[in-house]
Amino acid sequence: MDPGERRQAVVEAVFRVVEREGLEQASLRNVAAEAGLAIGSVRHYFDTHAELMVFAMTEMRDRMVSRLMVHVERLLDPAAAWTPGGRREAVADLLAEVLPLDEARRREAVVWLAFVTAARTRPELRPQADSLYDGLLTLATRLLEGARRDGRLRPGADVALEARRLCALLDGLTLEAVLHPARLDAPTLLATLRAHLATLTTPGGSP
Amino acid sequence: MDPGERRQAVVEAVFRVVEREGLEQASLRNVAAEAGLAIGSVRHYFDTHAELMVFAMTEMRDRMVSRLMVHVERLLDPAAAWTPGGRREAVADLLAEVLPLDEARRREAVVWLAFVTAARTRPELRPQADSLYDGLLTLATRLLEGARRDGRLRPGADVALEARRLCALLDGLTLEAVLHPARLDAPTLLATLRAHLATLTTPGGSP
DNA sequence: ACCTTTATAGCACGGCCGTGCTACATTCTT
DNA sequence: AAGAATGTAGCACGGCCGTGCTATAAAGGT
Repeated sequence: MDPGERRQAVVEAVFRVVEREGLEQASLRNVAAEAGLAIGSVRHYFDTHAELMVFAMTEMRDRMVSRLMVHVERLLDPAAAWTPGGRREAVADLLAEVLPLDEARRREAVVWLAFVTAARTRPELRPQADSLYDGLLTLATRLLEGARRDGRLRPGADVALEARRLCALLDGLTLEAVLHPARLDAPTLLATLRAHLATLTTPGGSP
Repeated sequence: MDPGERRQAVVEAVFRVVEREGLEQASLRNVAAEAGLAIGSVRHYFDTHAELMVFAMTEMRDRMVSRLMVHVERLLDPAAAWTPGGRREAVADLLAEVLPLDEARRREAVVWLAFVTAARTRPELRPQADSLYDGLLTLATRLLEGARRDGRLRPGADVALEARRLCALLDGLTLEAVLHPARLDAPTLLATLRAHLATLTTPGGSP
């Protein structure tokens, strides 16, 4: 098996353990068992436990980023002829991609929350945690700047402040959906995001 | 020393360890050392480690609730003659109490985040976690209903949806302030909350 | 005075942890 | 075919963990 694939398989095992039992249970032993490998085999690909955790968190971040990039590139495509309403929809779809709207994204959000909270007391994870927050903040800022350029942004809005407010809403919704899935289902999440975006933009229809 | 005080002192030690090194380091040994006690002494007051954690989380919740209750009772005081603008301010102050605006509240928020995320995989902590979320949600709902009664709420607003949106913003701001204190200082937190409240209410001045 | 209850302290066991190290098998290179 | 490199597996050590249990001291009630 390709070394890269093995590492991916181990990381998948990490994600499953974290989702099922929490990050503190993601020991080398538990991860190896979950991956169907011996503990020594895992250590052949990752020298230390910390290295495995950093790699897993980086992988989680990369997957989130690349998922968002698909939407971003669609928005930046110069060949696409966007109507104002279409752009509005595309931005909403992009931001909805951050929310745990299906089981796959919910699992990713669980892992995200576990790692970023762990990063508070684990220096080796801090760079990834900061990168995740900074990435979301600059994405929100860019989107709002674009909206302002196109006249879709509500006049008088402070872009920097609104970007932070949007990030807080997304992070808060994700946190609550992860911790209280029975109280925040997918339609509710989406409706909340759309209501927020409606207050940010000029009153404009969908067309 | 009074048994109640001893338990409080141990809980304080738990909070300090959690803040400094994370919940996973809050072992009986570490907590006892932090409290200046022998491990057996701690166990005299708390039979098991799980019992100590549940008690500490309950204590954290009770403190948050009682801090908010001061503001709530002030709002409900029938003897107080409220101007619309005064109510607006009082509600903003109440909600600001949730945010980690000073060192004391930041420490409490760190502990909050540690416990509610841990509750996802620890059944014995779930009741407290759910109670915290439900409490905040019903508080937000009541406040918005009150605002609607007084005509301070923006017409056409969906109270249930706006309550959820407000909770998400508060939780998101708290999460981000805990994880990225350098990027979200107290004035920024306050400005974000006030901007959100401004979009929720009718355009009304401070008087 | 005595005795029961409460408080404080610590030992010892089994269990899980990360990791240094070695052993064996497989694959690749030459 | 021989040897090097790589993958897989597991043992063993020291460390921290929760907890059952015992020992000693202090307090309180009678």
